[in-house]
Amino acid sequence: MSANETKKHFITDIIDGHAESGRFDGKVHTRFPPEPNGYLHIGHAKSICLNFGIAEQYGGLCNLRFDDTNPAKEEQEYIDAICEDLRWLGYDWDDRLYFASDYFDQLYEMAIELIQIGKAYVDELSQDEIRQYRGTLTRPGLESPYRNRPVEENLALFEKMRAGAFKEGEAVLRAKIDMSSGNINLRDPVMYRILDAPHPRTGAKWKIYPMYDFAHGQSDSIEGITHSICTLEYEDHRPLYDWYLDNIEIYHPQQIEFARLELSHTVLSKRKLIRLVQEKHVSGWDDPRMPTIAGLRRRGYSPEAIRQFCEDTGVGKVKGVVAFHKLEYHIRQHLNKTADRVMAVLNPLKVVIENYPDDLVEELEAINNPEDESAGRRKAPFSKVIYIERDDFMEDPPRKFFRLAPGREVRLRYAYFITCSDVIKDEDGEIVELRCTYDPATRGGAAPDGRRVKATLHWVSAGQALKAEARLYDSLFTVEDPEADSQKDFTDFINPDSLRVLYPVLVEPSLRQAKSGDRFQFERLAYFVVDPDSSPEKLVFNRTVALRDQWSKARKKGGGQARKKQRGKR
RNA sequence: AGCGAGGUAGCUCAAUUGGCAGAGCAGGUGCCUUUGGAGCACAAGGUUAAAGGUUCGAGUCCUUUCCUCGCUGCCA
Repeated sequence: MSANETKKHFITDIIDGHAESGRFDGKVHTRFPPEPNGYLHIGHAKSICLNFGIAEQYGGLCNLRFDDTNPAKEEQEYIDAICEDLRWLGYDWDDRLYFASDYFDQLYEMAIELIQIGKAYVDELSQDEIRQYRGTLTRPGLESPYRNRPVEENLALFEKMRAGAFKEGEAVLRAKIDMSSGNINLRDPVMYRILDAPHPRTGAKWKIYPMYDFAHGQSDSIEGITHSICTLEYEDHRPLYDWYLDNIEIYHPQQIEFARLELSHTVLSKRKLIRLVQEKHVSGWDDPRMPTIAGLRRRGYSPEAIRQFCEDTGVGKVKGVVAFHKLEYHIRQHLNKTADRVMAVLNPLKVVIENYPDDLVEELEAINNPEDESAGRRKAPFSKVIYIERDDFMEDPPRKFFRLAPGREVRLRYAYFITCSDVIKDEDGEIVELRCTYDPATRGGAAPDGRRVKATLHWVSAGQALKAEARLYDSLFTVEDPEADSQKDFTDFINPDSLRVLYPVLVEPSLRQAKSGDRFQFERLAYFVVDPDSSPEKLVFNRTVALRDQWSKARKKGGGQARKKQRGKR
């Protein structure tokens, strides 16, 4: 990981301001507060990096707190998965694992306090009526007829709510603020509602549950959080956050809002992710095409790459969409430095080297990682019959195709120069085999006479290669923004070719011991990771990301040379 | 004009708080070669949303206009 350089942005400016004014005695204490109603995704990663990162940067602490105030949506499975993903990303909260539900008793007392000072009341308007009384964006709301009940009556009714004497929807506790506020969050917001659902942690103890707004600020306060960092949608909630803390008169952290991460070619809302899972567009939350942390992990992404990516995208208040290729850039960057190279042929074409001894198997030395000498070397077996990539041969090559063709000499990586002498086809004219000759003097891949070839091909030896399955993943969506078209559902843009399974592909025998999670570069092709489905009997590799491919880029641009366009004069 | 937030290169962000608008990514051109990868070099990219004002000097301060986003859950 890169050095701990101190990143400056508008949030650190605010924190530095507090340090100067002495508001928090120079302390920095943040928190990451997920609701356990889904899996963490790349957007959360940004918030995680920010909260844990800032704490680390200022020598402070960051808590993990589950915002579990709505038992109707929350599950233990999600709590466990979130903890696992957080650890995998490399963050540690020591013993500072908290739940908003830890504070239900205290929150209840605070609510009673607000009732006692005449700032909260039990409302028995129906949900519909409350909506009507709320007014609209441009029209002020109306006060509830229950708004001015005496304190004693409110106390008694709230106790009845707690005791389960009301059914869901029959009563709520509301803060008495201002029904004509331009900020709708201040139009007597609901503090407590009745929910008849077992809570993953408190079980059946409670019939009433605090709303987010009534729980979050006070939870921050109880934990001694200094800077409560959240996303932009909560800007309008800050006055309410402040109101509760000021009226309950407890320690007051600072809420700060930043623009959450948006990524192209995917969706990040939990509502949509959960649909992808439930409607079986993907195999699960950890499907390698999902933007979840679990999905990215299974896709082969590394924590380092994800953290670098989050760092790179910066922190601001401007909403924007980060291109998916930026994520790919960072994983390539990391894997280039760390992944062992290996030879694998996805689409095999048989090659017989006619002048090579029939039964000889040579062990040729190959470099594991040219970027990292300490990765060492390995042996790759070579013999008379090998396989190369079908794409690496063309019978009638166009101008810029430098790979193998009839009569042409190329290098087999770490092995020999070979020259194609014959092309064998079946009755349909399909190429089934190549005949080549090799130059024994070029062993290891270098020509003593200094002659050069324009291409180096990867290969595997037929007798020793292992059969494996390769899962080639592509973008889950065909468009940059699957949510842009209001006429269509985002699932209409699912890429039908987002997964292609290849079997068998041929990989070099050094991969026999590869374990789930091991990452490799299949030379000249892509980075791959061993999938959890993999077994010694049948290796399974997921393609993380392809290498940048200038040949296919050039090919797409079309013909090429006659295209010296005149460039530039505005 | 309900309230709030925001507009700097194609994208994501900087600009020492009023002092010559810069990076990364993407795109372009070229070099290199035991990965057509990686790497290296170079060039290009801007009326800082617009207009006016203050100032020796404005991306930054003031005024106005335009545009974008969030908010009318007993979700978070």
